[in-house]
Formats: sequence, C-alpha cells, structure tokens
Amino acid sequence: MTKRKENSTNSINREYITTNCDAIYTVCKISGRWKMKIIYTLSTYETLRFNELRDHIQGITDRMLTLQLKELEADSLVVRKVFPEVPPRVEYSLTDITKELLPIWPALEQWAEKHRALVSEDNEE
Amino acid sequence: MTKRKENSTNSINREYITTNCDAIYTVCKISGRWKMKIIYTLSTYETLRFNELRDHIQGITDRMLTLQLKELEADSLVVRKVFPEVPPRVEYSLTDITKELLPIWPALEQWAEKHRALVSEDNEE
DNA sequence: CGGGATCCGATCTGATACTG
DNA sequence: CAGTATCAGATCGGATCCCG
Repeated sequence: MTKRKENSTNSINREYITTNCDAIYTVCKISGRWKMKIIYTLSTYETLRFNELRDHIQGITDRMLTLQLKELEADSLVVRKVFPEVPPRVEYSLTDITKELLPIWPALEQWAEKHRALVSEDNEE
Repeated sequence: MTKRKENSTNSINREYITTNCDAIYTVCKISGRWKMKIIYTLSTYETLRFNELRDHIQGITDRMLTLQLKELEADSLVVRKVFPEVPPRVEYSLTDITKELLPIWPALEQWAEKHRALVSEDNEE
C-alpha cells in the first residue's frame, strides 16, 4: 500500500479516488487552496514569473504558491520554464491539456450565479 | 469577521472565496471528501435512504456521510425528507439546482480520460 | 528573484462506541 | 434506521526565517 507520493496540499487529492466517476478525478486535480486561482490567472496572462503570479493572487504566500505550483507541475497542468540567468528567471504557463479545461469555466460560473441567487432568496425575509 | 459557520469538512470551502472567478465558488460547493460521490450516486438513483446511500458509497463511514450530507443540505444541494414513522425513515435527493450541474459531468469525465492518457504516456519508458 | 526549511495551530477524517 | 459523541491521527495552511 503506497502512501501518498509527496506533500499534497489538497484534501481530496488522494489515492483513494478509485471511483467509477471520473469527474471526481478532474475536480481533484484542480482542487487545492489556490489551484484554480493560479490556473485562472495564468489563463488570462499566458505566462507569468513567480513574483508576478504572486502579485496577481491576493493573499497567497510564497510557500503556498511554491507548493501549489509544484503539484500543478507534477500533474502536468502547469509548465515551469527556467532561464539560466542571473538573477534567476522562471516562467509559468498552462499546458495544452489545462487549456482544454477552460471551456468548462463559463458553465461553472453560470451555475455559481444561479446558485447564489437561489440561496440569497432563501435568506431573504 | 465571521468565522466559519459550522464544521466544514472541506478544505477550500471557506469564506475566503471572494475571488473574481466564480468557477471556484462552484467547485468549492462540490469539493469535499465524499460530496461528488454522493451527488453522483443520488443522480443515478434519484432518491435514497441513509443506509442505502452508505451502501452505495464504498468506504464511507456513517459519520462522514452525515457530515457531508449536512453540508450539502445547508448549501441547498441535497434535500432531506423525513418521514415521521417508526422506525425512522429519511430520504435524500438532489435539488433542482444540483441537477443543473450534472450536464457538466461528461466534460469533466472526458478531460479526466485525456489527462490520464497523457500522464501515462509520460510515465512510459 | 525564486524559492526552501521549519514550526505550529487549524482543519479534516477515521475508528469506535452509543442512542431514540 | 439514522444518526450522535468522542477521541486520535493525518493533513493543511500560515508565519517566519534562510539561501544561492
């Protein structure tokens, strides 16, 4: 029984996802405190350096950005490109497979709006 | 600053989701160790009692089923219907808004397949 | 600049036992 | 049947300091 591979920062991104429902697999890959935000940010800016990425993501710490980027890279969701320069320069961007995930975003956003509307209705009066 | 409302079993389902990316909101609602599995199961069986649900979800404990169902109910994703009988009888089903989420499932599943194919390629040789 | 290492509290989850 | 209560361990996330 292999334990976990590395330090995962994701609560459901574990090996026990042997469900017959593959949708869970996908959501697991993007579940993580900052992953969707990172993906979203990279999708709008194409390529960003570490500090740029951090500056675009309110509230994230270096540590978490590092960890989440590592996981995303390990999962082939993000590409890390190192330029052998001084000072060092590292650029992050989305992989093609991740870009294929972006068309789903609007559907998720629309559902969020609908759901929010419903819930606030319930809370009125 | 309101803290958390209840016991959330979800690591990213917190109040700090004030991102400009609503897709995160949606994923948060279904992120949780067993939530998607519960939704998936209820989507195929329409209505299930507590024990039935548990029997369909391999590995879940009563405790976790209770907790996740509570959160799903609080978020209006699941309906809990109690029949005043002896022995007690409780039926769970999806809300309409949750059913509107199901059309997204196939896209997520297809991405999972693609991604898995890519990753296994990388691992070969 | 782009991280890594460490510490530690907050959170999540499982096991077990119990109940109206 | 449909849960609840309690405890312990695993995991996560933030803060802080350090480095080539």
